[in-house]
Amino acid sequence: MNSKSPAPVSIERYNHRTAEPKWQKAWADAAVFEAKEDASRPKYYVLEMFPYPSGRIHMGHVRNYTMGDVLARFRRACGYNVLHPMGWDAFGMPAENAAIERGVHPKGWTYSNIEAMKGQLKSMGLSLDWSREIATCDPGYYMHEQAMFLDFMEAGLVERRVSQVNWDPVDQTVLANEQVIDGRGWRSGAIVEKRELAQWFLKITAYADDLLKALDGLDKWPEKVRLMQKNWIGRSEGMRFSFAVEDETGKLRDERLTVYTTRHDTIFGASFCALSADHPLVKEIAAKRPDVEAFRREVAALGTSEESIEKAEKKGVFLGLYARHPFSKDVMLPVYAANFVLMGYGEGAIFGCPAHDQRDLDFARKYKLPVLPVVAPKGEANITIGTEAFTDTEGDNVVLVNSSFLDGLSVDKAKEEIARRMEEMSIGERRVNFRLRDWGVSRQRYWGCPIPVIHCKACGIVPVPHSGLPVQLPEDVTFDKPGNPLLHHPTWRHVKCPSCGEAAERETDTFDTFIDSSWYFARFCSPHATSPVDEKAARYWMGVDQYIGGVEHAILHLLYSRFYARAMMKTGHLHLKEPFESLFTQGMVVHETFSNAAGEWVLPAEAQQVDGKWVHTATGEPLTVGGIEKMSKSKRNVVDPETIIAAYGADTARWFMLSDTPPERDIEWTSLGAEGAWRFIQRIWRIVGEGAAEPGDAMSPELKKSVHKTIAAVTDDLEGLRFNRAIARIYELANAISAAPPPERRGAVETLVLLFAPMMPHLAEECWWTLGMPGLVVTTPWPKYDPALLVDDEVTMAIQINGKRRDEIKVAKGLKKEELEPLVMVRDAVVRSLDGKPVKKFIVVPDRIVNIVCAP
RNA sequence: GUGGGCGUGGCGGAAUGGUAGACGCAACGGACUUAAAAUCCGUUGGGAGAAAUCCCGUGAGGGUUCAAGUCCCUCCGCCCGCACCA
Repeated sequence: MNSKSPAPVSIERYNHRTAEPKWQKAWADAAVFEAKEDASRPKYYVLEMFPYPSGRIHMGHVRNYTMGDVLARFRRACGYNVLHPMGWDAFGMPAENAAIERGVHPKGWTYSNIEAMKGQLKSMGLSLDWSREIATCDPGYYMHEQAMFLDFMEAGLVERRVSQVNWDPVDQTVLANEQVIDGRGWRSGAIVEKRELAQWFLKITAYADDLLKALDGLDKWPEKVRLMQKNWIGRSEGMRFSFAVEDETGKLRDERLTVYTTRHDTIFGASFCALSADHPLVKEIAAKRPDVEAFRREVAALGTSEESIEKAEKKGVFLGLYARHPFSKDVMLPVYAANFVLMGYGEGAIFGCPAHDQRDLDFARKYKLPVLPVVAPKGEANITIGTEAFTDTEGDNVVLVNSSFLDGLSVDKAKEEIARRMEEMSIGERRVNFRLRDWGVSRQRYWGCPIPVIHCKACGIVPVPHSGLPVQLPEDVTFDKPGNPLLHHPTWRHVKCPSCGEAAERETDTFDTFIDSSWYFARFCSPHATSPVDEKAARYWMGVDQYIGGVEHAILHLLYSRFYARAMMKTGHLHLKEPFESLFTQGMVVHETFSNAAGEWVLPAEAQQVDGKWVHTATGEPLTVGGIEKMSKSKRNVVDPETIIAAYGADTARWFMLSDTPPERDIEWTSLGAEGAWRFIQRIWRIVGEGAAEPGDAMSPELKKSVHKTIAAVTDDLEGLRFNRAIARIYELANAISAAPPPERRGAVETLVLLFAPMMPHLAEECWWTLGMPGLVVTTPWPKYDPALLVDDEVTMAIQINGKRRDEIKVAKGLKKEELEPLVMVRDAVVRSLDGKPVKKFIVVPDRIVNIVCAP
């Protein structure tokens, strides 16, 4: 491969079928992608979110991994010691679904999927260090997860408590939110119930403040992701206070009702109290009141997802209780159970102020409760509330009204005053609250990491001793019965208590797969270490310099990983709390949808255009072209990367994925675009063929200039992940080369090859070899540019009259206003446009624009 | 419902508040060819005009500015997340 004799000049087409495997083998033989710690070189850790092994890669993977690969290859060329690993997020529900539906074992299914996908990834020519491959379902991986969980327990980061799950009463199974469709189980169709289960939680809320504050330091993360995390954590400064409650006979209850609010300033506008259906008081009343119990069941049918709860019509049931207003003796607030109050947030109880909260207003209108505005724009003593709540709070322009001693105060001052008084009365205190909830990690499923805990009748919860790790998943399980196979296994869960030695039972729940993906990036530093993370390796490689993945992970995966790094720090497993230095979220791959007359979705590969109309290739029936949507199995608007790579080659697929569309935006896959990329490859091949034939190196000054300008621009664009712009520059350089006479091209062609090499690595190697250049492109340094060649001595400046472009002028660079004015004012177009009107202002933006302001 | 984002020619898109439409695709015209494909050259936001040139134009409407795709306000449309999909 390193032959120095130039290949025979060829006008044949570039053949990816022979070239791509050839160069993939050359890279593998040279082991160029195997990363080794080397303190003498700067490191660069580039990571793409690892895939779930579904069996086949999809276009989203192609896009994600191409971006990471371009960066890895570019940084390597720039002299960095690059770590670019790959692994498998291998636990999860689809393997169990395959087991239930097709009778295959999750392990066999998963590993054969991994093999298939690995082959597909290899055909993409990715510069991955496969020696560091990880599968999270490997006991060699998850044993460390179990060990760290035990350490977390010891560090007080783990809690066991009751929480709610979706329960399918027919299948006798816990359902994931996505398995609940319109309140029914996806397989059984039964109405889903909420059920309470004892579960394990990781105390992410212990770090809520730090996770929030540290967002400021993540300046290489997209602002939108930081904002989303900030809102998700949801820090609020409010008050927790309590009402005295009496029943309909006027009898005072022993227990007060505690609520949480961030709008204590609106206390005089309160017209009701609302409790979560799961509030202890509601449960107590429901035991005696069938209508309340019925309401609880109705709310339970909404499932556990916040979305379904918030979308539901605001409803409630009166509990027959009244809360005494703390400042207005005669005011009694009816107490309801309501479906929009969440037990997991605050106290699970609120007071409703309809005039200034939309949900409260909807509720008040439905139950004909009073709506009294207590905040209004300054100077408007009384505003009318229709169907929209008045929610302005900012500054001194809104003030309290109808609020006794608060009248005239700003919202902030009113809050302060209420807080002071309530504290004085000892009925409440200021309280910072977070929307963020602790992380429930128990899953009632087989295909996950076993939770290393034993339940003993005498000793209670006993952690599995480290010597007992890994707690391995048994392989002899069946899926003929609904529910968790670990629970049905005849022997697995029966063990002796490590503490007292008596008969005890293993925990049969497994971990949420988000745990697996919350530390894999650290494991990649030392994938074969006997501890979870080898400190020396982690100190060299961490943090991830560039993390790339879908924006759909903006909150959960990324927040859990940030928490995990902190928890690992506390237990001595990691030395830094922010794992991802820089984050990039790429857009989705979308495609047209096709459907037939029966409304069935049709694969794009089965659709064909005849006389401008789309028809089914095999049957000829007419097809309807639907919207351009995210590629999905359900809409069948998928294009198989394997087919594309076989037909056009990996470089075509890679080039297409990077061209035109900015990486953070959704890209539409089109066959025309793929062909365009393929044609450009052939064009490069011809340019290189001609360049090889003319080994002269007499670049014209113009071509030399565009070569250096292109190096500068492409370098800058790749550093900023602006792949589409880098590609536009490469097109420009290719055009400039084509326009030059062949004997002047050689040097420019060599640079061109180096510049597109990160994007189309196979083509680059083949071209390099054809040009007779020594070595592999992959080990060739990135080209350098001469800054002196980037500046032009002449510039074209636009001339505007009153902001409208009227003329342009070519002048020496750096002219001052005084030098420009005489040149500009005598120009025909300027004289004509001014039409004798006096000049009011003469504005110059150096080297860019002149704007002459005159009377209109 | 709620949190976040996006919106520019026929299409994908480019544009530190400073010449809107770089670059690519498609289309059209031409060269080459017996012919087609491929390739190469040219044109291409809309409107008026013979031309010079002028008017309009970045989802809609307002505003700030000498100057707005870019900044501010209101609205419309589409997309993503919502804690057990990964």
